[in-house]
Amino acid sequence: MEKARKHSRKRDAILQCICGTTTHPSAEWVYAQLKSDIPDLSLGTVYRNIGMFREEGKICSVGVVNGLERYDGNTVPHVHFICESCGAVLDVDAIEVPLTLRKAAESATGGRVSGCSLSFSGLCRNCESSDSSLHKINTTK
Amino acid sequence: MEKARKHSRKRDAILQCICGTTTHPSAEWVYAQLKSDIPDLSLGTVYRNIGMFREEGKICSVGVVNGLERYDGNTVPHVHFICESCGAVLDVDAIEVPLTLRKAAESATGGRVSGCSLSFSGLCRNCESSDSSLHKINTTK
DNA sequence: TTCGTTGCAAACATTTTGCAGTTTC
DNA sequence: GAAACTGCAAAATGTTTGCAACGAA
Repeated sequence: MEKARKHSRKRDAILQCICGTTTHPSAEWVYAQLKSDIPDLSLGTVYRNIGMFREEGKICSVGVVNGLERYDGNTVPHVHFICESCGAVLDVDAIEVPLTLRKAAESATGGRVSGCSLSFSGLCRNCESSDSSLHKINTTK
Repeated sequence: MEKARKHSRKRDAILQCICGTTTHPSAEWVYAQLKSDIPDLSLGTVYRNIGMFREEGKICSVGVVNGLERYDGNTVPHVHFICESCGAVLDVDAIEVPLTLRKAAESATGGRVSGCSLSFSGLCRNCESSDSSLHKINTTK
């Protein structure tokens, strides 16, 4: 039996924060972003609500970048580019994973494919054009 | 100045363990695997050596699955299938990411692409053929 | 004998969770 | 008023690190 869900302002704000950006934020980023507007927000609440959104399919995970899980309010499958230097996650909307590949994967493994993720890694425009060693901004971990 | 590297039996064993399997193991798995043969092995050593292998390009990461980083002794880029139920990571050698996609990603982002990772998710053959709810083996986390 | 390697345990960073108080319905 | 939601802090988890002992060159 599922739990009834009540409305919550903080939940709304968290979802809006994730869906209103293309930065593919981490929980910490969302928290920092909202903290000024909602001073009594706690990080645990951000994590709890992110968990709900994921179960409900409202957001999805882009994976772990530099030790931080990154989320995406755009649940339509699409390709990403991850900068190895600054940790930025960019959308690459121009590309799609060919359906034939998915079919081929199913027949090759004998399993059922329900999703796929294609991501390129390298240096983003900003990091490439500058001395890469000076721009390890989000590499912190 | 780089550090001179000395020979080490434990290091050999760890690398062999990773390269001698297609399970795409986690550090913990490697540790458990070797512990019976090398009783005085410690988990920290496994992590330390995995770090070295990565720097040297001898192994690479497949990503984080259920909170555990998984490694691959096969550094030739290839496609993976990740079972959402049991956490198994399988190779899908039949498929390759078309070179055209990489080029397209570079021109779309303006950055430099140095690697790419394509992975499908879903239910592997074993988990699909049985009641999936009874087979959440590695979902532990 | 030198210096890299290791075990051990403590430290870390991220995420989860228990509980008491608060908000929503 | 019942049940979900939240802050807080503690716990859990996976990984890293400092240090003294150990092992390879």
